[in-house]
Amino acid sequence: MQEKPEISNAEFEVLDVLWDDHPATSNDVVVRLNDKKDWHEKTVKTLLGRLVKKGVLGFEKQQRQYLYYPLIAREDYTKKETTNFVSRLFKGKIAPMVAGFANQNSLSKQDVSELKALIKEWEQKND
Amino acid sequence: MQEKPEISNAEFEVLDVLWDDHPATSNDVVVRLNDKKDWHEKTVKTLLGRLVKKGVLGFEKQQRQYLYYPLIAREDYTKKETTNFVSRLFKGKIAPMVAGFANQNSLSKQDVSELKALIKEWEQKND
DNA sequence: TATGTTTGATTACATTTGTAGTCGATATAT
DNA sequence: ATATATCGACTACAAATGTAATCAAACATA
Repeated sequence: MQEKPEISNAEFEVLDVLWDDHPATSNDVVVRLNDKKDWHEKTVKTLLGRLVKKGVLGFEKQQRQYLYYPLIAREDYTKKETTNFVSRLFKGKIAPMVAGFANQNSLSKQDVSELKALIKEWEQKND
Repeated sequence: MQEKPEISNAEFEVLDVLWDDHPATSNDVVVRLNDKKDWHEKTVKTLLGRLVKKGVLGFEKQQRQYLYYPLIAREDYTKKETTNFVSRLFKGKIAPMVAGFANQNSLSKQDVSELKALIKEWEQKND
């Protein structure tokens, strides 16, 4: 039905805490967001509602409250967004993006070994 | 002055062609965008104006027309956006983002060799 | 039971964004 | 010189977004 569930920045934050742990009541979400964001409870409720309307969240009633949960997987979302991002900003080429990142942030030894592992895996698959 | 020049998607397209080649008149931009986008000339002009107001573009008058040019470098912008993106979607870890990308798109042999080159460079610098 | 509390639903409202249209001044063509 | 095309400035306007407040129903409390 919904083609592209456009998720706004604020909505994303809400979705993010639900990805971390769900189902959760709106209040759970409010509480967990308090760490990161300084949002009014009403604001969070609004965002939850919008995400439901967009088909991004589902819920079940538990007595009078709702238990919310994501309808889309974090991995699916991040993969799609990443493809999009790389295509828009880097003409679809991943290496320049990594280069820019590495040049702006410091790569940890672990980052590098993870990247090497990825490459090794790729090479085993394609040769 | 302007803290974070929030650049919208549509605005980005305009900025993008100016990064490719500048300075350029509004009409140059309109023409070059015709390939990609199906935007009315007036729309493009509006976007140019908004980018100027946001401090993202500058211009010089050439007789009656303006010659626009970017005030921020593509590299600076993409680096910042990338850091942001990776931090939001991947808790700041680059490897998972590359993994997701690789898993969604096909990495070319060249992508891989570029990544390897990056890593080699990193290793030479940090050991 | 009367009252305050909590929940989701609905409404609010300024700002940003997408997507142009109008206007006044200038440049160009006849 | 006059009509017209063009340019940037300003205006328009609906949808999305950020950020809540209000309202009605259900609960909990005194």
